[in-house]
Amino acid sequence: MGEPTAATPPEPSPDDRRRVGLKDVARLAGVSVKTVSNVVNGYVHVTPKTRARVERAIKELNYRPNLSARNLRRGRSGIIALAVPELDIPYFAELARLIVAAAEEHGLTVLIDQTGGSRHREQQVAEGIRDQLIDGLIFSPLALTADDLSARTDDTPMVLLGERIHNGPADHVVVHNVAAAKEATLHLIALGRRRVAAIGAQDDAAGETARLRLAGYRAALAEAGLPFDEGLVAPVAAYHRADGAAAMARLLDLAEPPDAVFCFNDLLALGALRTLLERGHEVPAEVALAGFDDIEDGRYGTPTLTTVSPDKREIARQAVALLVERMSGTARRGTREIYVDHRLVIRESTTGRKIP
Amino acid sequence: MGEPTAATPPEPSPDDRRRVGLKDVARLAGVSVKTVSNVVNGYVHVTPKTRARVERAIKELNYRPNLSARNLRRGRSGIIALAVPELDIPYFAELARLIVAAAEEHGLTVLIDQTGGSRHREQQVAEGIRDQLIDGLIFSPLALTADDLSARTDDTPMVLLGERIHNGPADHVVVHNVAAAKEATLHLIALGRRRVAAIGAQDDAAGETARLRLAGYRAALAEAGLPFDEGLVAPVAAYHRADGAAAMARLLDLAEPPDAVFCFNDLLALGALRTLLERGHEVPAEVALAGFDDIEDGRYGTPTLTTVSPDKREIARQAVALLVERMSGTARRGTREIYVDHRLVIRESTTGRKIP
DNA sequence: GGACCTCTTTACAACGTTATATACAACGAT
DNA sequence: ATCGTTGTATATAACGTTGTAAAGAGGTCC
Repeated sequence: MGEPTAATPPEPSPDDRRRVGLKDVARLAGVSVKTVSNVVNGYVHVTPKTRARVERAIKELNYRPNLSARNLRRGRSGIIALAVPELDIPYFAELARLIVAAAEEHGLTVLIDQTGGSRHREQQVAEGIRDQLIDGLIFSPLALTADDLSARTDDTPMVLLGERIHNGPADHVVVHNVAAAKEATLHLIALGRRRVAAIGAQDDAAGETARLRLAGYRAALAEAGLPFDEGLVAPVAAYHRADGAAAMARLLDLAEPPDAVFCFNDLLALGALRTLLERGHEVPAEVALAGFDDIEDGRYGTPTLTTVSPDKREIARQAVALLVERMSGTARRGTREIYVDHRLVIRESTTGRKIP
Repeated sequence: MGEPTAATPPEPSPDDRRRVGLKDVARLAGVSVKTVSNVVNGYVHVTPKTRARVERAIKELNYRPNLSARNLRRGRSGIIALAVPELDIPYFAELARLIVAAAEEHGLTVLIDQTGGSRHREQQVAEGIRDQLIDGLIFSPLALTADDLSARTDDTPMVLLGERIHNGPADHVVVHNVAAAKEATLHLIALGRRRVAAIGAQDDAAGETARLRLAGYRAALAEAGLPFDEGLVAPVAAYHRADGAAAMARLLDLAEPPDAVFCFNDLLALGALRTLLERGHEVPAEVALAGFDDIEDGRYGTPTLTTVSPDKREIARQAVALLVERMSGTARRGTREIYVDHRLVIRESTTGRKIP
């Protein structure tokens, strides 16, 4: 027969060229795959000369290790998931930033799950929807109860954020909600206020945070010898600005409106603030206002917002540290509860403008 | 010898039992691995009886597919990366939420990279630090120039956000910056203001957004027949509240301070607003204020903030859609530029309180 | 009753990496 | 010389999954 014609079948079309792998690098450098692997992983016992040759080949072929293969072989992925209700709730956004940063220090990458606070989605997360891809999970549940979480069959290491599940089935990182809420309320009382309201109560089984902060609020009243008035406690459906605004409106419509309000988070407080200013009430002259979370927005509003500031950086660090410990299997048997510091940051919404 | 003592070596310690795989399920169900795989993947031609048996085995062993292995075999991971400067800048937080949601509709999971706006980190991202794990990248660069991005050797599909890189090497989704900035400025002029300042100019090579918005601002002045006064243009180092506050202070110290300010984003505007109120200036009576981005905070401050509202949901949708198209290889050759709608949202910071 | 379908199931070979165990070389110390 | 000892490189076998090709099982048609 004649020579093969122009139609050369085995020619790898320039388009579907496979991604380069260790094998290709090895061939070009004239060494074994394992040697290339060793170079890539910084294994010590490689001659400078071989190393140089391999590195040249790597650069020439623009080789990148295939992480899926590596993960498969190593049995872990270096990825942890962070599950939060919504990424654009400032508190969670700040937390997410810090957690991503903290994870990076451990060489971990963060994959985000947004539950929207929906029970179904949270159950999926707890049940390990992404199991076998992630090495661990940092989870801030909204709708799930302790029982839900105990029923979890997935054994991926998990750390819980928020104070929802005490004596739960997993490690968790929390702030001293009761103490912090009490401090904030006492601060309002110390200003001389006598009708101190609370915005943020929640009835449903999931509202553990609300319960704790309410307990702190009541403890403060008790300590100050003030009566507890059910009518001054405003329940909300969610912890957004709109809920705070609506709750504040209801409180202002009372026969005897409050002269101070402790909001269970800053978004509620900012909503309440908006209602107060809209209706022409002076803050703090007529009504003093305190929140919880110390989100960025509260630091720049007018007036600036007095708030309980949890040490978010520490929450992030501890959460990642606990998780890493679990993942490496060096953790103690039982579940651990880590309490993180907080401090009351006093700003204009309670003490008024500082004279410059 | 006697019988083996209590020390039974080959007993798989209850702790290090391997994760269950298809093989284990197959053995328990008495079928081949491939059949189990077929069931897991919803392959049609499986007898109800076998399917039931397999499903029972899956449940009994609590089997979860190993995503690393699946990804390796399938050649893709179903993960895309989103690289943004910081997750807690409200604009990016909102965008991230929408992108995560949009990605989910395509069955994709999002992995977050925080560049902090650092050139080095951005280069790593562009160079595919996570290549071979992610199928695609949505990237909002701050420090990188068009040249940087063109030099990219990684061929992971990429979509750029923000208006930084025109005629760049990748698809991108942008808003009509010039037109939008012009609209906002014209709105201020229409209020009767004559000394309209701008906050947010940037000198460095990377400040493309700033350049475009400045162009819009100048176009509006020109159209209205107002002189362009260099002194009314305040440069900033970054787009945070603090920068806006400082810039506003400088503007107020001018011999002839402005009676309106267009800020190149909402954070700058909120910072500026804070300075104005702090110094006792009425907004909008003395100084009218407009921003850009329509972040949540601006909707609840006092006064509420007039701003250019880009259709963020659409930005997210388009970005993911473009990326998916690229990833599936069905995209056209050249790079595409998608313009997304915006509208000017007029609020109290320019028109004052609406009488209820 | 055989040929020819279709439906169901299977064995086996990848995917790209790292761990294990081993071979080979070089070098001192006996 | 011989024996270790150490340092370097390799061949091979996994990791758990899915695609391919082909085998079995049952039926229908002439």
